[in-house]
Amino acid sequence: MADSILDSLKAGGKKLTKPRRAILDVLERSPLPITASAVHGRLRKSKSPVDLVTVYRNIAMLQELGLVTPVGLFEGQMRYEVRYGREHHHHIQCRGCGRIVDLMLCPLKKLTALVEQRTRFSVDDHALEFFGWCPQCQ
Amino acid sequence: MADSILDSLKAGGKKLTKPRRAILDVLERSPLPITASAVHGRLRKSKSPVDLVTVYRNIAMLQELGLVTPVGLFEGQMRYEVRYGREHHHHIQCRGCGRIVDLMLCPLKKLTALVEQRTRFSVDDHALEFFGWCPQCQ
DNA sequence: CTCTATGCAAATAATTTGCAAGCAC
DNA sequence: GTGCTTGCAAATTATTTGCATAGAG
Repeated sequence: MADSILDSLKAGGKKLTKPRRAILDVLERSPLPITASAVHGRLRKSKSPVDLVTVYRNIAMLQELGLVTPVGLFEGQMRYEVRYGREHHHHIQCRGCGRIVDLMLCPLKKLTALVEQRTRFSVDDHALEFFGWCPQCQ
Repeated sequence: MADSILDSLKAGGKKLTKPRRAILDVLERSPLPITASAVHGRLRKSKSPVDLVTVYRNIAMLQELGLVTPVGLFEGQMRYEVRYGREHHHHIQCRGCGRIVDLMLCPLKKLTALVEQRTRFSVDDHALEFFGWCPQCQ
């Protein structure tokens, strides 16, 4: 597991428990945003199952530390994605099969400045998702 | 109520009932994305209250007809916004007070073409929201 | 040892579904 | 009349909270 995480956890007074390690492991291995329930599902079959509540609590904590970002795709449940060691990016989801694909781009650097100027908000994050039909479902 | 809506409803074989009219009215009057529960709340006090279930069912139907768009702001509940007669736009929300402000801009025309080219998806929609701190909460 | 973290049970909250009765067309 | 709609009750699903116990530092 990346040192940066261990440092962030330590800085936040968090302990590195076995369930936590397992949850972080699943999140790190997931190349795409994953739901709490799916994290739980992956661990369910493992040698050290973790309670779903623990998954939720850990994800919340990781969000507070800025290590994980929520990704909303209008599915009725939230997805989460590791932030550390990954480039900022966005997603596109197929309306047919639900497949999610990473989009390694972000067109919003300049726009953010414009938004701040117009609204006087101080912008610290944004969410951008695309929707459509993948080649197979078209 | 706009003719375009009446036409869309008719085209979809939908009837114009009193509860439906009331729900559409609240949605039309709302300048910002509103939750199903809030729509219900507004009607609760009116002379013709409408069941929350009816609100959900109507919003679902209006989404299917493309008359209403969902807006996800990571609040644990969805918001919805009328699409007809309004210009396509996005939103920014304050992390402090939760205030939502319309952003009458969309930088994604060109980007959508690039995304389609890269992913071979056919893109039909996108969601973009900004988050930060409003002048009062900074 | 002390304080955070976990599991289990239970509570909330949002949204959906089933069904009989009501109303638009 | 016929078929879409509604209200009410109940079910689902997602997420949160309380509390006693377990485990990391």
